[in-house]
Amino acid sequence: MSMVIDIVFFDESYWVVVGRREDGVGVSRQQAVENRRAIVAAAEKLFRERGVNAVGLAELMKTAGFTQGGFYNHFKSKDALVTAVMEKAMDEGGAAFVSLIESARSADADPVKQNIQWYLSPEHRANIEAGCPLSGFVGDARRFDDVARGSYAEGLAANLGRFAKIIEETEGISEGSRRKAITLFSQMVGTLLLSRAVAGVDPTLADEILDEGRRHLLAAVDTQPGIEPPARSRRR
Amino acid sequence: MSMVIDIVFFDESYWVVVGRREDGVGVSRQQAVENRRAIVAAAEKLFRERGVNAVGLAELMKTAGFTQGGFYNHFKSKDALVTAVMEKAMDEGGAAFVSLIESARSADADPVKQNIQWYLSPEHRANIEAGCPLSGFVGDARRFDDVARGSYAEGLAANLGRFAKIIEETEGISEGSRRKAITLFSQMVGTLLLSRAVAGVDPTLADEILDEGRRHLLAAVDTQPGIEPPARSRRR
DNA sequence: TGTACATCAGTGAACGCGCGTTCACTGATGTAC
DNA sequence: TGTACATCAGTGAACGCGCGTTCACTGATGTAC
Repeated sequence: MSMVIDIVFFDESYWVVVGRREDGVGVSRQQAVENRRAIVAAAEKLFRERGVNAVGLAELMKTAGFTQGGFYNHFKSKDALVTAVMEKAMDEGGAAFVSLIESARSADADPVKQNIQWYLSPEHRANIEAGCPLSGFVGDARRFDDVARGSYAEGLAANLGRFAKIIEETEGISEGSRRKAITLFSQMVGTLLLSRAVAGVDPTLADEILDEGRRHLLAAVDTQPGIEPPARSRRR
Repeated sequence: MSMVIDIVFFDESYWVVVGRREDGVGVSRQQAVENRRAIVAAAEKLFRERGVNAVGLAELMKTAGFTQGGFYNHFKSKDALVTAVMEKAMDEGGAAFVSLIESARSADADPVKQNIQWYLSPEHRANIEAGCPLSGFVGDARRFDDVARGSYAEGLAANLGRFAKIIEETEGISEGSRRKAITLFSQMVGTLLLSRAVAGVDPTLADEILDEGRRHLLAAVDTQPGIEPPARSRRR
């Protein structure tokens, strides 16, 4: 037999290797798993950009490098794909958060402030395809079916837990860390969403919102009532 | 001729009178304007609940009390309807804000706090059809066409301006009111959206987010750095 | 290790359906005189 | 005020199209012996 290796690029930092038989049939079990991954990856990108309803399965499968009919070898319906996309997005979002925090720590920077800096950067605002799924899907989540909405809620709960733990460790506080995580994260999401909503049509307003939110949040990390000074930061 | 008066109820507090000829033709110019209003009202409700793409024109026209073909007597395309919906939503959202502020003032309450109380109430969270359009459409606005996105951005800019003015008047400050309006409103939107996104599947988490955001924001009105004590509130 | 056969991830055409949009038609409204 | 006619907001059927889903088919992979 002979194989064809396709590298499907979504953009320069986001790609998937798709291997298939030249005649298109009889791929290995392992390759089938990879191909499924490629479909989910393409779907996540398209769903975030344009919304689930605006993306057809024919276009999706073509983007992922396959023909339309193969979809139902991997998913029992489009809803099942939405669920798979949510699960993947939440897993990867969690992993990205952990890795950002770790790299901030090893650079001896304040992880909470680093997180805010990244979250409210123009880069994150522009990169809806691979940015935080909690803000990427927050407007659509309500309209997904129960299973996908469950994944979203679990992802949010997990993220708030992780964020609270980081705040606790960074600032040396034992109380109020969850409350602080909720209020900080809510404002991060609101700022990013409002800025994104007008970025295409009123960039000045979009930047003002993003900059003001970032400034305010970085200050709030230190000054928010009931919060002691950071335990590990340069302020000691 | 004889007229039939239909009262189309969207819910008990939201309805439109639709008058039409019994035989369905030859309505007056004035009635045509009313009928157009009914179509936009039905569209706004359906678009907010389910998203623009998930609502077909046949269903929409039926909901508004008409047959499918009449749509194009009022709008040149579905996109044009989306634009009309955005303009209406932004106008009414602005009017609702002004009236809430005025009634707070005449009750000698702090208008900024009253606004936060209403915005982050379970009632507003549940009432996406007639709630604040800036949070209702924030996730979808990015995907609308240029004109509708322009309406959204104008509505946001106007709202921030109004909010800043109220903050200025209420708290007797001359500087930083716009910055405060932006940061308060961003957190209001973020809190409402996150709470809404999980309300159907994890009500406990949804309530925690809403309650915590409200508590934090009400405190922030008084304590946020650089803000003097209220000029017109009971604290004087 | 070799043979026989079931499995299953592909292909690509086809299905019915609902979409946005167009059309011919209707007849009271609105206007001109 | 009355008559003649153009206007236009309705109706309801039809258009082509793309949707999600199904299907028959293919043949290497994977398994049983």
